[in-house]
Amino acid sequence: MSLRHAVLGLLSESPASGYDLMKLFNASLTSVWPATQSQVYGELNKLTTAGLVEVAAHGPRGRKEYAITDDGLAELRHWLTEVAPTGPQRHDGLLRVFFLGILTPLEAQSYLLTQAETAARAHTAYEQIDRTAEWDDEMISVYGRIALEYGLRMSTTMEEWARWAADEVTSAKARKAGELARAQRGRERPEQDEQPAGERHSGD
Amino acid sequence: MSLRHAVLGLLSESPASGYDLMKLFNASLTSVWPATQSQVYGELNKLTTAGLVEVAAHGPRGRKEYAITDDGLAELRHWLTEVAPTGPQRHDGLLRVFFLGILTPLEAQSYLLTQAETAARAHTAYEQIDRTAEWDDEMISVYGRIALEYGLRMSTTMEEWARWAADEVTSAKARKAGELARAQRGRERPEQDEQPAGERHSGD
DNA sequence: CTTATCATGTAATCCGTTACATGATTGC
DNA sequence: GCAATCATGTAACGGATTACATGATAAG
Repeated sequence: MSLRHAVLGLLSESPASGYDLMKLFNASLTSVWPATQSQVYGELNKLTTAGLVEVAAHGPRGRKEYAITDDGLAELRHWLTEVAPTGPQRHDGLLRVFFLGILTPLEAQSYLLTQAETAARAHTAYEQIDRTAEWDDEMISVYGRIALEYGLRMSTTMEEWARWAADEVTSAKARKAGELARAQRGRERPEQDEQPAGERHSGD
Repeated sequence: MSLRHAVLGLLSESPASGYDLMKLFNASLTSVWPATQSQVYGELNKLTTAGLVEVAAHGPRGRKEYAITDDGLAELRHWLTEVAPTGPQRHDGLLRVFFLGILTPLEAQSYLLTQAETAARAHTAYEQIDRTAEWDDEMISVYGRIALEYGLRMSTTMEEWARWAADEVTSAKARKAGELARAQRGRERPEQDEQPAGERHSGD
């Protein structure tokens, strides 16, 4: 139910039209709560019916400027203080990690290093925003800066983790090669030292 | 479209029934790709129609044991190697941060410190898993360990960030109080005692 | 024989995505 | 006049959530 609260939150800063809100979503909330135009207009109508926002002014081209109501502000406060956040839920990049075992170690490493680069690029983008934005001492921007810092720290951790993980794959490969060598020495029917591409791991 | 790939991924490790898969989802994939029972059973039927999995055996109580097909494995490999991950998209905990300005600084701090505690508890839970799980040297568990490390590192970063953020709120409050005092005195008198614990790292 | 577990499914509803449709006003 | 921008909406589709429905079998 958080699209509703994202809209209420933006309107708590200043009145805006659906069109304005879309710009705000794309400018500042893309990475935490993306929304499409359909969604925003639909939600504004629902919020109006529920009495949490109201049309404060009509402008040219059928523009409707929405403002948050007292009920809306109460709902926003309630959400901020009483409703427990759930945290990020789905992460398809990490989901893939669980299944990297079906790839060759080299392919798996390549995947992890790509992840590292993606994180590094994200970090650079956040730094860019940090430099570009004017961080005046207003309360509003204190929290904007805090959210940005989250992005900066998370992308750093992500990159470090991915590089470490790629390295772990190397170590594991080495360990496995060692085991194979030992097994070869111990038995009479040695196998090839490289596994082609179709090796299954059903022997557990 | 990643539910499909989560199911394929689990079936690539061993054949399983829908019931088994649900246990696996709840045991190991809850935090990266949660799925409900309806979804899993529905997806298995779709996957069977698409020829990516097949019913390998029938058991008691109408149990259907599914196995991944060659086409399914090819699809899984394709997804792992060719399809770019999108990363986590929605984060309602961070979304709230953007709107903490409508709360009092104390309420905002309380929110951030609760986030820190949640992260700390998550970290402890991951450590518990780390200690409990048997990390044999199989390839499968290499990647399980890597995914767990992600959780460990991210929860640490999250906790540190939240504590830092709570601190920032204090500094901002202090700055604002300072401004008010200066405005009251009505004269210019620059002071240098502020900024208690605010170590910056993106040196500007 | 009764309960817990195993096992599969359907229906309703909501949320999110993509695409389509339409029109008013401003600036050149 | 024409293009860019401003501005709002609807329709179709698929994914996710919740609730409901049903029954078989193993264990006590």
